Amino acid sequence: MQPNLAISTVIFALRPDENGRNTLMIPLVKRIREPHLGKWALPGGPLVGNESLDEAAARNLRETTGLTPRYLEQLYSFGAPERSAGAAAERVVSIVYWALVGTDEADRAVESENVHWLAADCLPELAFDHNLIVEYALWRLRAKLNYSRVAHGFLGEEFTLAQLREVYEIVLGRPLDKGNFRRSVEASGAIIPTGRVVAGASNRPPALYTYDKTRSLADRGPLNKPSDY
Amino acid sequence: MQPNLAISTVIFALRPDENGRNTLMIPLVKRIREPHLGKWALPGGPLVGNESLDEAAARNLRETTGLTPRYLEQLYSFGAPERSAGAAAERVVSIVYWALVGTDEADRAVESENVHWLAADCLPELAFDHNLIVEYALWRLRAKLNYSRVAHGFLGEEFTLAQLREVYEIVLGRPLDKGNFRRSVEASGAIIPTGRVVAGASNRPPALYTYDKTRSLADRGPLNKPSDY
DNA sequence: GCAAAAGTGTTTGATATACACCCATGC
DNA sequence: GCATGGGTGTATATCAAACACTTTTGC
Repeated sequence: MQPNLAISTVIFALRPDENGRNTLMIPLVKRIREPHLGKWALPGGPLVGNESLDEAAARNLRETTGLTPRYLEQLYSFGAPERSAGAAAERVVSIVYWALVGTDEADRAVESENVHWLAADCLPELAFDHNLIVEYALWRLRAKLNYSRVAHGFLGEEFTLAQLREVYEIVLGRPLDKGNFRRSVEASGAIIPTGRVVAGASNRPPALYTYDKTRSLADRGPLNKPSDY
Repeated sequence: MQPNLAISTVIFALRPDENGRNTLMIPLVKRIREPHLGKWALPGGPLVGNESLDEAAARNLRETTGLTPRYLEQLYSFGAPERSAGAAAERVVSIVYWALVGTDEADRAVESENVHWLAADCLPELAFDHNLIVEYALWRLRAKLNYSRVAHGFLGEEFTLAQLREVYEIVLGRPLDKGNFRRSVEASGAIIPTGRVVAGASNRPPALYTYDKTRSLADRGPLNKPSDY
């Protein structure tokens, strides 16, 4: 008796909350059947067809939320026998991904009675073991901010250093020194000045940057080579 | 049509090679049926029964090699549709673990015509995508040496600093400064002096250490809580 | 000029590295 | 004593953090 295989994704985006403050948020789907009917859950679905796991995650993400991620990475596989329990439900093993989408993209997302964005750091009780999964995804995201360029996944093509710093501050939950931040990002070679600036504000116009699109956002060692999962 | 689910494990141990030099080695199993008949493959098997993924990995490891790991961690899940190909074989999704066993334990391992230890850094062509998997496991092991205590997984209860340093040198493949190594390990609080020393050699007797068994070998964030996978 | 945010400079402490030196043991 | 590896000390470079300062814009 083989367990069922499903793919789910923890999707992160920065969006304004009810007070207008940018917050780290996650789109969740309301359960419309037992078990855990009515609770919020991670978007996901069964693994079918002839696609790779990455492709399956991307497709599922698109179909359930309408979003296209700027970054997508496998998180972990969860398969404790109790996790899908409740009654004598069949066992489900979930291969979970995490993704980043830009704020612009997140605004285009479907939001309905059954799909909703919730703040990542104060979630209600979710279905199954999804609270643990989100916690772990958050932990990984925060760790990865410090040794990779994943932060760019939250931003558009062009951005100012203040915007990039805001991403770090929101995700890490603490203020960062302006000067030191600039230096460390510049030293890492993660950003390229475009030469353009943002005019209009009543202060010195900030310079715009891009990131090097020929380099991937995170070093995943031997898994970097695409199509090898 | 659901894909089949399997669990495999990349097992590392330090063992003397044919020249007597301690080397990072992996036990592999010879394929006794198609596809990839005759090639070496990672030990593994289907996921059955009512156990968690971790338990399944540990059990499978025991049954195929007779080994009990000192460290065991999920590595990644591989599910590219081509990976199990060859003919019109059914698709297999593998949840892969990696494990460390002590040298003493490795010596007790079953070694037969069909189970063999091979040096991790010069493997022949393995079955399926197992070369990629081993490469990735190696990458993870090397990365993790630097920010966790997993190295203790290779050693017994008591060890000298020279033995611990040897583990690092073999895995990383480069010599480390004696003095600096001692300082950094001591500063991290990873080791506890037992008060005992190793007498008998024609030099100053080295002190013996243990590691703190109440702390896990690697910080895995929210996944640290056991039984939550 | 003033407010505001961009951008630069400087000082300090911690950590990594290289390398020289002393210590305890068996022979 | 001498060889051998264990163990300690010290100088230097590199990096992170804290914080003061200058620059450019709109009003």
